Amino acid sequence: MQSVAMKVGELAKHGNVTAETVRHYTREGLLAPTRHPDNGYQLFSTTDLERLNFIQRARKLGFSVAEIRDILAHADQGDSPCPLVRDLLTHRLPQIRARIAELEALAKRMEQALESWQDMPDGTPDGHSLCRLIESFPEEAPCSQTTCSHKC
Amino acid sequence: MQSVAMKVGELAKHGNVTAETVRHYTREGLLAPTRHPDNGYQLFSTTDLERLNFIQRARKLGFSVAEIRDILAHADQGDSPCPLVRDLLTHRLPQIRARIAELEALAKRMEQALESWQDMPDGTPDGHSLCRLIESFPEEAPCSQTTCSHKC
DNA sequence: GTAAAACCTATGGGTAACACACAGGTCAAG
DNA sequence: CTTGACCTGTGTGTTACCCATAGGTTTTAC
Repeated sequence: MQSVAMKVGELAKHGNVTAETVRHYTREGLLAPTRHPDNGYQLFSTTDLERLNFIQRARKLGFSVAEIRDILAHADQGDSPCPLVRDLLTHRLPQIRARIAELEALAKRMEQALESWQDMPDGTPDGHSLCRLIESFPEEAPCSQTTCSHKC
Repeated sequence: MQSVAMKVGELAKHGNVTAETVRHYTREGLLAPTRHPDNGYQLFSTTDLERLNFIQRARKLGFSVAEIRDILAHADQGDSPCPLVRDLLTHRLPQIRARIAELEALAKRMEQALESWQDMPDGTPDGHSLCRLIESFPEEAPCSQTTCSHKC
């Protein structure tokens, strides 16, 4: 007979995450452990382990914890979460692509800057210039969206 | 004679950012406005506007607000921040490249998932499956670093 | 048999770069 | 003199956890 009830650390080990992560998912409502009547420890079943593995897969697909909570809630109610899943992924993908494009533009700016700085002196800041390296960098780019937004 | 002292909103307009952003930079020590003796309003000079433009350029190059604060502090002490600037950028660039690679791997996983789901039915969750779409996705990938880290 | 190591609990704070809401003071215009 | 637009400070929310604290529990070693 296998262990049928795991404590936080045990579930964490089996799921290859930290105990903190397990607690986090529990706080966020993705896992719902029972309690040991004597000491109040959280008890997880093998179903919870499957759930944890599911969460890991979903995270790897780019779903947020909140989205996974919704997906699991659907499934728990007997509804198929699959349409939701398809929908979320379809909407997320172009955002990821946009983020990649942003970062690539950033990397290009950084490379171009480093390159053009090769033959520039370091210079001491005077009243008008703080660091000519940075000040030599073009400003423009009217769309403030495409700069360094941290949105994904 | 040009306006020589601007309020938060005015500086924000000239710098093409929100007033909140100006306040944020001020809180973080990147800007040091004087105060109107009568009403306590923050007063910014044209030097602050140059500083704000400098910040915008640096942000576009991928520097964090904290890094820019350090750069500005160096410059304010008369030291050339340029070596620091070169150093920061040189270290940041490979991180950005790594982040791009991560996101591209994610995008590929998403595309592959959507593609392979084309001909899968939606199915209702039973005792063992929550959403076969996600569960059909391979787990492995022993390196937990390369999954969906949000580090940049 | 007991003491230390290892684990559990709950709570609260930190991360990055702002956005937003609130309560109240200030100022220009009608 | 009352709007409306702006200012002030403070505090909260975002994301997915990580870490610290203080104290209870369980396991292990001597």
